[in-house]
Amino acid sequence: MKLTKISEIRRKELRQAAFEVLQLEGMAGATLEKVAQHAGASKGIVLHYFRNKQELFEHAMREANVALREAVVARLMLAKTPYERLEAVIEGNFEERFFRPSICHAWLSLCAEVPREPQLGRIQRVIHARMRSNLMSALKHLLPENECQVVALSITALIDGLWLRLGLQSEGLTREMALAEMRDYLQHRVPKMAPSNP
Amino acid sequence: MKLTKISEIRRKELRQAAFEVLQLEGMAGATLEKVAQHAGASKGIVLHYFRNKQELFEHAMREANVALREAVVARLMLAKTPYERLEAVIEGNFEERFFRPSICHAWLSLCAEVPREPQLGRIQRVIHARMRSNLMSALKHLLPENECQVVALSITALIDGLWLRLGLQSEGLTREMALAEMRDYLQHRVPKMAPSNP
Amino acid sequence: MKLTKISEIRRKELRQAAFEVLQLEGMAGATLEKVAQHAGASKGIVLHYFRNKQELFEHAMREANVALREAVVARLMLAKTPYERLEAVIEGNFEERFFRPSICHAWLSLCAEVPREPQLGRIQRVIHARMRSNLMSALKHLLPENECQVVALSITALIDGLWLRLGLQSEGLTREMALAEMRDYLQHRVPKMAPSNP
Amino acid sequence: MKLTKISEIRRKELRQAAFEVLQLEGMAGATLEKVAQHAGASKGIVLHYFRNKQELFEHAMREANVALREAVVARLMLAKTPYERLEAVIEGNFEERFFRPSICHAWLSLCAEVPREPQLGRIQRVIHARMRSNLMSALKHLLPENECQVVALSITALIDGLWLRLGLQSEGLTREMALAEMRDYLQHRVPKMAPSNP
DNA sequence: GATGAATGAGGGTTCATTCAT
DNA sequence: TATGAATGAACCCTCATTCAT
Repeated sequence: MKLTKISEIRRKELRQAAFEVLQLEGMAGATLEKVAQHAGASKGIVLHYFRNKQELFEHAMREANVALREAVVARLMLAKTPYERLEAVIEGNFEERFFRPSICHAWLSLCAEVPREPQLGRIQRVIHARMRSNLMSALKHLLPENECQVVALSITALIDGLWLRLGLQSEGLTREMALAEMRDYLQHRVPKMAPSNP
Repeated sequence: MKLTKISEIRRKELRQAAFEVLQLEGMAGATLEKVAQHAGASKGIVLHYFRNKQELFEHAMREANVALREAVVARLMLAKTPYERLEAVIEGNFEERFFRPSICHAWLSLCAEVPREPQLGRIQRVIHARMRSNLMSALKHLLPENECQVVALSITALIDGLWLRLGLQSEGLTREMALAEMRDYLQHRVPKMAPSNP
Repeated sequence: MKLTKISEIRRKELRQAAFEVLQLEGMAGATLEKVAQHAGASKGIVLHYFRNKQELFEHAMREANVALREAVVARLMLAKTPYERLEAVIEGNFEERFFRPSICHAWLSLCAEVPREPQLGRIQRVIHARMRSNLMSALKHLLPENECQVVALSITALIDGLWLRLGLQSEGLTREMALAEMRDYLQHRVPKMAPSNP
Repeated sequence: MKLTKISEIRRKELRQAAFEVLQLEGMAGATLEKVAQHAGASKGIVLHYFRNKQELFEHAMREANVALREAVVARLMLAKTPYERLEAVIEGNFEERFFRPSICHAWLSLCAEVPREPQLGRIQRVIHARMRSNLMSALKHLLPENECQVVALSITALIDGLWLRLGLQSEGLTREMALAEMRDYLQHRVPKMAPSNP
């Protein structure tokens, strides 16, 4: 999917610049000036492509989400068993290039705006719904129906909680520790094979 | 611990007002003017009692933390067994008066500032350390030593993840659902009794 | 007078679009972008045909003036007596398609710029001079020479005053009321026939 | 009526500064910076006393109107006969300190904003209503009832038309010429004495 | 001829902070 | 102690204008 028009190229550049500035400065510190500078452009051009700051960061959030989604999808396509699909979702969410303090921090900044920016809220909800749907489609082969919901929510909450901790950089959390946490949970809560139906 | 001096009363009022405004408006929208208004005071007085905005919200965070801590401590004192202490920590963190969207949102706003405000980071780290220590002191009676760390981190991550979700208000999460999640985790991961030492 | 060259057609479109936007948005709100949009063209093209914004609105004013002049001229050509010529001038100025709130408002916006835009001032002066000349050439047959100036100025002031009121849309002024005003004035101030020369 | 609080003094200064800048620069050119400068203050203070630019100029318009009203009222109080009251209204509107090109220009700028600023429109309507009421209360003693409305509107239209012309500074209109116009109108349209009731 | 990318200046507005009273 | 006047910096955003294609 090539971006033919220059406008789409610029828009992508600016979305990415916005997300990068977000990592460094948080939402309050992420001024249009800094985003423009980061993209090597003038301040005016930013609002030439995005109606306002809010729209810019909305697209930045969407872009970051797409990257995350693609990482998960790529792994899902290689997964053969339901359990492997669970692992795919989890490992996609902890890929090295995403699971970094600065990126977690950027997400945190976006999430903090959700209650006052309905657009961001909508994106957030889409992200959660997708994660849940991915988990459910795997879990329903591994657990009795009435447990799937609870376990799915636990997994997403664990992931979010670990991301939050990385964003806060407390306790020197590393990617390996996070993955160990997830594995420990799966091991104790989700059987590797579907229950034999008598 | 009575607040004898009038100045201490004012400070407390302002700390609380700050936290309330944070719930309503997030960090960016929490101006000194609004905090003053919320406390029924003039704008000037806020910086009479706190050196600057940052210091005010630092104290607001500390104050909110104290309330949470006291809720946990009160429950801990009633707990008799290690497992009950685990439950005390968890239930304290999900007490009805704290586990509300607006309050989760306020915490989220504060957390989003942590990477750029060392003082907030310090408070955050204290909170995490206390939670972990509380959990560890209970877990070490219930689990082999090498599993305690992992489980403690899982519990805190779960709690944080559920708070985050409440702050984002996605999926209509309720207090009951959150507690059910926690119980499900404990049930599958932590035995109610200490392992018999052979 | 056909507009042969395509460029002249475009210029005319843009002049008219400019005047229409002026009616809707006033001078401050009349951006080049909106004018272009209104003409179904791109923003760049506007300054391709007009050196700058000022020149565009100068031409818009001229164009609107031409339309008004033609309305008056058409009526003047049908008038046979001096008094009928007076009426022609007046009725031309209150023709239904011109005497509308939005158009009066556009003129008002242009007039407000006159003190700072010499070009607009020049056009304004031409308009006034023509009106005065039209009135004088009729009045000199109906009134003693020394009264003509005063009456001509009264008539133009009345017309302008009524336009202004329509632009402000206060008092629900209608075309009929305005014409009644003018007729009342003429009736009491200007005899229908030339004074008999003894 | 002394302005006790410093805030009221500042507000008055700023209102007047705003009106003065309006005279020099028109509405578009009347930036808050210039108003502040003109009042010898900082830009920030302007919005400390007025919520926004619109509110500032609304108050400026009101202030200018009050001055005009007081001039008329002062003359009205000295008038003994209905005809003198007519003259009072007219002469008040052409007082030397008001009937100046720059002031007419300022009013013109305000009027041009009326269609897009309901607040200004409201003030404008009050001004018109007062003028009309003043005229009517005098005219009803001098003219048959059915003519009063028309004459009152003619007078206000004449006044406005003459002000407009002064604002545009076309034809070298002077105060004396304007007054001569008004006198000429009255002379031919309004009898100096009440009609004798048979 | 026509488009729209790009710039940069400037405006309104918000706010933390300082100060005089 | 308490108020609110005053400042100045910074931000978002708008727009006329220029240019490359």
